[in-house]
Amino acid sequence: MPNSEAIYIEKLRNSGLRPTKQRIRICEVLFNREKTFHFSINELMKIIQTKNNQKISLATVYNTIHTLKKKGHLKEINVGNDMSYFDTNTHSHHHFYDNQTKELVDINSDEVQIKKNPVPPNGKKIMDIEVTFKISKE
Amino acid sequence: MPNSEAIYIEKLRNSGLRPTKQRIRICEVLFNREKTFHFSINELMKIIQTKNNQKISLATVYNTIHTLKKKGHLKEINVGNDMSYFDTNTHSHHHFYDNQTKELVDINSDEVQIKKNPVPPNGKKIMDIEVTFKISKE
DNA sequence: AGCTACTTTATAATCATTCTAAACTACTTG
DNA sequence: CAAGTAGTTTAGAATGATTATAAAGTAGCT
Repeated sequence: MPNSEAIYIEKLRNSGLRPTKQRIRICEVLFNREKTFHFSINELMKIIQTKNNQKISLATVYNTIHTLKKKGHLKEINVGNDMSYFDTNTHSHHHFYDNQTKELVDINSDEVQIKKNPVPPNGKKIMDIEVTFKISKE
Repeated sequence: MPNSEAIYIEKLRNSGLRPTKQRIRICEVLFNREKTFHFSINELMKIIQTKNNQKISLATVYNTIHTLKKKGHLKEINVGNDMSYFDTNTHSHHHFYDNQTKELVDINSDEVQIKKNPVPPNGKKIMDIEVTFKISKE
């Protein structure tokens, strides 16, 4: 196994979270992967239920994902306004979003370059730039 | 009056929509303005109710806004995932979004320039580019 | 071993949005 | 103009994602 429980326990501890069974299990689903992972809570629930380990309640999944997001281990992506998507890739990067298939694809940050940034309103600072390329069948 | 009912009636007719009292009233709220207008359905409802004309039902407002969007008279903006925002500016342009105040501000399209576009996945075409600059207090 | 604060859980509650089916109305045709 | 029909509006119910609640469970400390 490339990533053992120990790593997630550390990760959780570093964020001031108790490494409970449930959190460790969720971390495994999220982070024990080759590629970065995009998901909705609903999709994540299904995966967790399939990996027939013990059931984790919906509320716990919501809590854990939001906590991980707050601690900077996940990024929330705003796309359709029906539900939230999350991304294990927390580095600055952008997305293709296919409105038909509702699929989200990462774009390497070096594939997009913004030449000119707007000046933010008075007293405000730009915290993040999110570019979404809406795509559809040719 | 800079924009009379007649204009909205034409606008609706051109989109194949019957110019009903309700639709005309909604068009007045949306388009009879100096600046472009950003709104959530909730905010729009409040404005309509305040302009004490006869009440328009929530379902009608949803229907009308979605129809206007489908016909290209409004743009939907994806920002927080809690609710939809719409914009009467349908030209290509971008936004500041203040996560604290939940305010949305237009950015003139000439204030942002994207130097390098990513190559879309096979068989797909880029239909739209949406850039959101998340801002907060300095 | 026992305490305390943090977690999990099932369930109920909330909130935006969509659906439904009945009443209504714009427009066409005779 | 009368009447039909297809498009609209409406109130209220239904849905679905998310959040709140409050009781039971657990981690980590002493």
